[in-house]
Amino acid sequence: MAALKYSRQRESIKHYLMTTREHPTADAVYMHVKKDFPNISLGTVYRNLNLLTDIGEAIKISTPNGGDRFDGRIEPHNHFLCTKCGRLLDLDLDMHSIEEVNRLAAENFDGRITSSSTLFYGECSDCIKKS
Amino acid sequence: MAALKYSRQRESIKHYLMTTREHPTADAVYMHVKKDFPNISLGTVYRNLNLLTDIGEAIKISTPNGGDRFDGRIEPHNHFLCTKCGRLLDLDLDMHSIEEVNRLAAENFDGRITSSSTLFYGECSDCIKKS
DNA sequence: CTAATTACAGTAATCGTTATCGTTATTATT
DNA sequence: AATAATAACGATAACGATTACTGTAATTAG
Repeated sequence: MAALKYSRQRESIKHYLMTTREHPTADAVYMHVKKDFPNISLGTVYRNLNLLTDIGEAIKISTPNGGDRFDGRIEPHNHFLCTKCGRLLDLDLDMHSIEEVNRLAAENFDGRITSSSTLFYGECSDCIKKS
Repeated sequence: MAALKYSRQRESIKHYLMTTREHPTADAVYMHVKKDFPNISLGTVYRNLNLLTDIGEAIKISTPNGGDRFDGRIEPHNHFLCTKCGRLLDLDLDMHSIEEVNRLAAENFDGRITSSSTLFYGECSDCIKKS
């Protein structure tokens, strides 16, 4: 039940997620779509971000500090968190590597592994330059 | 400055983290140490968990749902989150594999990678049995 | 075109976590 | 061992992120 019904707000949120290279927080998404929908509610943003995540059209990324980040790139990939400036960046391993990691993990694990996500830590190039 | 001063509460928290195989939330740690320190405060638990994390004697793990988890195992290792029951389990890859993943990642990434943590998703053996 | 239902905006509530503050425990000094 | 200095405590308030509620508006079905 509960058929999905079109909404311009959700479309706008999805479009932003799919076109930005940032990994925005819910609040950052809110700020952005506010330009097109000046009186959109933050609750609407959260509801739709979770909805998109549930139906597999977005990904939610949790990091050790700050709120969750959202990503419109749904194919398996990894992320890098700069421990200096806090920026979250994409970090791509080729598909074969990801599958290989999952396979290695499955070897000694008693359960079914369907996916994985690696979070790398370190210093981004910008922060290295500054120091 | 701010020399670290011994406290029985912190010792108890650390001992629990080091002996349990669970990956407890702050609240779960609180419930446990309450047995020995009936009027310990939740704030004290948080303060010490963060302190232990800061000085490298514990690890904080963020997952897409619920609060952060804490782990007294500080050597690099990975985790598995069961998407059915929500349990967080250890998942060990041998050290060589972890280093290999970091090396592969560094190859095409413009920055310095110091560590990584992979979160695997799937169904744990208990949940597979039940279905 | 009307009815049914989902989504909305606005707001209150909740949850996890951090900060504040006066008191207690630990450590350093005499 | 007594005292002084200071870090840690317990209690509670404050906070930020997220979710739940409610009456209204938009979308879809008949």
